[in-house]
Amino acid sequence: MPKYKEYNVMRNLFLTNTLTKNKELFVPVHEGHVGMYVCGPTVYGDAHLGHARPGVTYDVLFKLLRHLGYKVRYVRNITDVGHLEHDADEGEDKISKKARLEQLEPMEVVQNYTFRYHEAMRLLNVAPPSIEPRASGHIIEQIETIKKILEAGYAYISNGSVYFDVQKYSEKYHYGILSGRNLDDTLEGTRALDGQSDKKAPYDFALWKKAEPEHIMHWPSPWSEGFPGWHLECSVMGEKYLGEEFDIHGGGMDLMFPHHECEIAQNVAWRGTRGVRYWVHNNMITINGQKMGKSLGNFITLPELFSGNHPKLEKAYSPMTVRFFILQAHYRGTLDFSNEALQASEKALKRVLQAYKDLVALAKAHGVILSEAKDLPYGELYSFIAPDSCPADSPEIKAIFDGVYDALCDDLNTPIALSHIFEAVRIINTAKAGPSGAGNLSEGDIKTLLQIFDDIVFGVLGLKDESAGDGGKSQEVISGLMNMVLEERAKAKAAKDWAQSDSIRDHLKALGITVKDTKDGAEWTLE
RNA sequence: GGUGCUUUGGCCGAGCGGUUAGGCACAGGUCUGCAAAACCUGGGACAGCGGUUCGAUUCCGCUAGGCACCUCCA
Repeated sequence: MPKYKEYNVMRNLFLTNTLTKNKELFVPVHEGHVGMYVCGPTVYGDAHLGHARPGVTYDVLFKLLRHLGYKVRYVRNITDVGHLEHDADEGEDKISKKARLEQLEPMEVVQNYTFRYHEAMRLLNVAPPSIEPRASGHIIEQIETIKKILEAGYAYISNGSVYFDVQKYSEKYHYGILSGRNLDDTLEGTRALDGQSDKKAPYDFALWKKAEPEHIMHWPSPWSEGFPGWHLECSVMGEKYLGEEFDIHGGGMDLMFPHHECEIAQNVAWRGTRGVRYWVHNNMITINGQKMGKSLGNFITLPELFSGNHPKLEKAYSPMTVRFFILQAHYRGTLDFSNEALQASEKALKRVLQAYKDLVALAKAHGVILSEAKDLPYGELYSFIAPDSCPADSPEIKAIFDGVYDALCDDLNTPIALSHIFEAVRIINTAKAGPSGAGNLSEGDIKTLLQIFDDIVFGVLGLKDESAGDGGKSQEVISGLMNMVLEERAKAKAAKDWAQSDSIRDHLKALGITVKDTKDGAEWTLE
């Protein structure tokens, strides 16, 4: 296996490249630096569970790359110019339609849903990208690019709109290189939509679209008052912020064709390069085996998921439960939503977080020096010990350490990484129950375990203890009160007054506090 | 119709030509006043039919089911 060791990059990373359909060793264009572009949301409605998948997936990739030592520029766009709709609302874009219905300015809708999207991502502990460009802020760049494509001869003007000439492009290049189809395939199922008579061929796509009178989002251009085609924005903004040739482009599999295919065609037509080295695509979240999506009307929004306010939800699921749920499947496979699956994730996550608390207590009890608090705001680079050195003494723990990194570096295999984490959980629980309180764990073992949690569980996988968030004083008070109550209960128990001790326990249970009696006394957990 | 993917135990979900995925659920045990937690043990799976192979859940073919894209979509 080749070893890529530049710029302190400590592990080889392999990614499945949709362009070649192979798992490839990741080698960046510029040593030590990574440029990554991911298609963000169209902000015309609340983000749903499906949006959480790329959010979390590329967040993990972003954090892993940084953890491995790369300097990463992560660009994720906001589409606020709207796409054409295919039905009766043809010619009117999604955003302006919504605006009309709600009597709002289009930018008001954009602002609102952008904010809500950010909030949902924040709750999911998804770090903000380095740059979050908006399509509406790059109209000029898009117009300039259209000019270049026209000059190159791969586009034509028709009735105020500009279309990409796929036929012409195909004479020299392969339109369909990414999605693995040829022109005939593309033609095969293409519907003859009304009002497309401006195009020379059905598979041509718009670079600039003349706005109909009722269309309220439009900009001046050399061809008409209108708006840019959807595929153009990603080509243009990717190039602007990451250069003509950059490393990674991510997005949902449903965007592979035509969106990403068109991006490649545009890039080749105007800058002579496909523009992207590694195409990474996440699969869909399904519900009853079917893709969850706006157009199918079978989606659950993230706010609904977090509040439990949806007929398909048996209860509310916390953002971290959702994140864990996504992490338990590989990003390239579909993931099926069900209450049962979410609840399984919820319990599993709880077990991991409890093990970490026990580990910290265990480390303190044994005088293992903890690294300074890593309570950094999301998106900050956490400190880390080199992923290629492990201070553990126990071969079992070394195996976990390596297993976790091997899994993550093998095309982001988070489910395997988690399976190793559960091995660590088992070891911690066993050690805790052991006679000395730490079993056979050495200082190096404990440090390694702590590091795995800090760097991987919390750092790269981005999980966190949501209950620990509200901080300081109230926690202190609750803790004091709980000690008092449990002391009373201990007295009752000592007097074998079971009625009293059970009554206290039941009352606490009703408040969401679970009491566990151990041989060292009572423990409690909230919620 | 075209193209591609997929089918794993009660559920979710990895993986691989021969060796335990993991989680949740379930059963038994240890611990315990009871309970919870934890730990130990356990059962059960690779859609069906053929083929390649010393050996296939893993490769190939066929059959059946499911899905995605071809139109906005994460």
